[in-house]
Amino acid sequence: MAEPSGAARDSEAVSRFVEHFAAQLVEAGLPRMPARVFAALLASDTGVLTSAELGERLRISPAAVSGAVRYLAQQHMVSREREPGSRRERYRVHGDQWYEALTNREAVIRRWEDALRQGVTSLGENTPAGRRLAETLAFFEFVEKEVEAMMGRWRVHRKERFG
Amino acid sequence: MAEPSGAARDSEAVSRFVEHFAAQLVEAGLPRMPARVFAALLASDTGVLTSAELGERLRISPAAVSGAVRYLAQQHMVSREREPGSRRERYRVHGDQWYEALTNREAVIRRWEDALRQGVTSLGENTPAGRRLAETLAFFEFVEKEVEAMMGRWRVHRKERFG
DNA sequence: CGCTTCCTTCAGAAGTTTGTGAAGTTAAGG
DNA sequence: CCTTAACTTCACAAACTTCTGAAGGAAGCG
Repeated sequence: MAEPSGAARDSEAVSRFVEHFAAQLVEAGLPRMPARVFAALLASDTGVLTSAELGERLRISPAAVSGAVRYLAQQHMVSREREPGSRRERYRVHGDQWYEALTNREAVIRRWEDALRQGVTSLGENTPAGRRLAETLAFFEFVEKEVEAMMGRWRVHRKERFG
Repeated sequence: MAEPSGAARDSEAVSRFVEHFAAQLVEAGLPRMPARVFAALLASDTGVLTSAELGERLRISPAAVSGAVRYLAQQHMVSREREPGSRRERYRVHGDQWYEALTNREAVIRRWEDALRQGVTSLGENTPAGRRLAETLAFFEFVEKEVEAMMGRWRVHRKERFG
């Protein structure tokens, strides 16, 4: 290596960031391994890592990588690509795609709305509780619309600032 | 009772809603007991229940109520009040206060931002990874501002529609 | 077509979280 | 000031998650 100590220092700095940021994500509700894998991808140069690289950097088994990646893919926080002509799979964090996923808790909100709607119906929309549920429902419907608009503004803002 | 079967049907309907809605909240990351307690409060007539009432409706021990309520109070999703001249504590879901708390993940976002800022610094703002982190950071800063504005619009909207 | 590489799935061990009963604390009421 | 009601805290038991090692596929390469 040309700069062994420099490289070592860097990879240690990366590791510190990875673990620290992952810890924050965990505190916000993300499972531990997905959080670590995600942070590792975020902190990688290209935003792409293979399963083996992830396992090595995080010191976890292939099985753990596999589970974490499946979780993240389901949440649309990473995408999986097959390197053509290789058995290696590559996992990518799409720079701008992942925080869209963050705000696209759409499926979750939909289910909340459904549950609330049923509640309003079954408790009666003129009962005090029914009215409370209806207001909550209205709030989510409002947020759903607003978030969509907000993401539009972000895309503009982003283009201006980052190209 | 004047309408035994009617009352029974109602409380069963309430219970069904409570458990169903709580399940959705759990799926979104809320711990089980806090979710159930919260749903029970939402579905109550006045939005206020005592510890004993919660324990009875949800069939859980006082200890479980205590733990759940502490959690919810920390998240500002309910507030606790002392009934004057009584040993009873009353827990209230504030109609409009709680979803403000939902969007006030402020503390969480702050910590994410801090971690990202450190990451940008320690990885170098001109490295590819540093730039990726910087963009993510910018996104959160953007969202933080936008959400504040959105909540302002909601309050207006809410007043128009619900008084 | 078989070998090799890489990933996934599965069963089980380890570790966490969660909820309870019991003891403890606070404060009203006599 | 003692009693009693209401909630909290603590230690432990039960339940659920999570991670690993081992076995099982798929897919390139010779």
